[in-house]
Amino acid sequence: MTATTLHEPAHREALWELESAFDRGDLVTLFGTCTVEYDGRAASSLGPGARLLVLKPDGSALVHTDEGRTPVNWQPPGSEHRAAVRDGRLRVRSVRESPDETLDVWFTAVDQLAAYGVTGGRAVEVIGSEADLKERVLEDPTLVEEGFEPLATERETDAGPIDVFGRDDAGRPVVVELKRRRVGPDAAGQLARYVGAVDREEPDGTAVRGVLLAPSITDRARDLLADEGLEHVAVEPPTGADEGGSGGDT
Amino acid sequence: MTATTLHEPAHREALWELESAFDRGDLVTLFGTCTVEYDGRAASSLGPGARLLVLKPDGSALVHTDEGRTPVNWQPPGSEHRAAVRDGRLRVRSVRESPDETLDVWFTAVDQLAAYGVTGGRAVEVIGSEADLKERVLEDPTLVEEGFEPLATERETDAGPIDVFGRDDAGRPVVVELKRRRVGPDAAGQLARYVGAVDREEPDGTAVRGVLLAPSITDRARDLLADEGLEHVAVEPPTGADEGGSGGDT
DNA sequence: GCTTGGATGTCGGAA
DNA sequence: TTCCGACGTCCAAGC
Repeated sequence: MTATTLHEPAHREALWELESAFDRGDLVTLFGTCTVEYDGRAASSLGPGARLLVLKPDGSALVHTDEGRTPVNWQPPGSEHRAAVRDGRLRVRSVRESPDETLDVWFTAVDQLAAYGVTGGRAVEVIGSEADLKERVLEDPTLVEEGFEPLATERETDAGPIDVFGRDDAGRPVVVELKRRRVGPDAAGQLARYVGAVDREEPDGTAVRGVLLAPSITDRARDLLADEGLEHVAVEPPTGADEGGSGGDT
Repeated sequence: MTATTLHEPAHREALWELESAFDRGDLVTLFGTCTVEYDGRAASSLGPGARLLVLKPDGSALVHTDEGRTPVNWQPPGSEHRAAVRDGRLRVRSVRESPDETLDVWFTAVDQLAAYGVTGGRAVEVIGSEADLKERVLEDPTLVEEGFEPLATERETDAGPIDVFGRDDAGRPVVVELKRRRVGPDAAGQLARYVGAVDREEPDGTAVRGVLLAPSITDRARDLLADEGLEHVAVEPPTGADEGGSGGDT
């Protein structure tokens, strides 16, 4: 695997290496002292400091400080990286269009530049998403309640697709909204919109029930559900220890 | 500035350097072939491939592939990094509690390890946030409508804080929800909840108006507003070119 | 391209 | 700590 490294390169050296790394489609990291300017959906300015700049061949750019999971500045995939020397500083610019956004990283000093030849590995597989919760409900509808019969998933309504639609043992339509973790007012509102939409679609006076299936619920959300005549049903939160199930083709 | 680099280190070498880098509070990057296992709020598994691992002294861990702004796996700040050699592989483990989460990165080969001595630089300042929009409205209430009089910001209700609360020229209470960009159904629902809360608080039959102040609105959201008897008022979206304004104390 | 809703969202503020 | 909403959210899927 290719890994080119420059220690404390002069700006010109860094520039040449950057340009060839961009050509090769390498993943590049730059560590050094820099300021950062962003202008686009918002605008921001970042004073001088030591930071790690990551430039990906897909156009992503990340500026990381020594703190935080989130980059302090960035550019999304699809951007284009360029480098130049201006005013005695190394400027790395990442630009994208629609929306027009520009990220400029101005290095006064580069401590290290590394270029890595990368080829994509396998994709990540995540367990415990909302999709997994849906599987569980379809396999065991009593998670919603005894006698619940699922009829459709992603059933379309005016308000958007319903996670699981079915009927209870009395034949009443039930809208089930799934959430993989503790829910707040937004989820209650979402369920209310779906129930309202189905209500309008079935104007024969049939009462439509709404069930929010989630591990737990905040007080405010509970009040909202009560106001709307909707229900919360607790479900075991997804644990990583969950079996993915046999026959799990993608 | 300190920048230690190891090229294709043996696992033991990498291990020693990692441990001293953790002690020094360095920012560490590792590039090499690895698999990744995560278990916590969800669980995930990532097959072998070339990736960049970033370990921050605040406990953050990021696993980046050659694509995407978002790390393929990560651990938030507050986690603890440890390294070990097991089964002929280098294991970098990052653990946090509440919630219990573990990230394991198993390197079969390390191409490069770098440790950087970092001290935080100046903070970033972002222009064009929702707070800026609120400033604009307070400076020029006619953005909402002619005769609108702001009375309070962040006014508390059962449903949460209202961005701007005021009265129209007829003395009717107005709930204003601000959004810095195009809004969807969620924002309409949010406004509806606030208006409902104020309605209940003022049970003297006064009609409470609700205004969603945003650059634009989706069709579905518009329908929702109409159903609820609420209004959308268009406002110029914030541009990065906006003047921060004089007297801008924090 | 726009819209919609999920996410191991993350982050910050307030109670 | 939990709750709540903003975010340059990012991201994929559907249209």
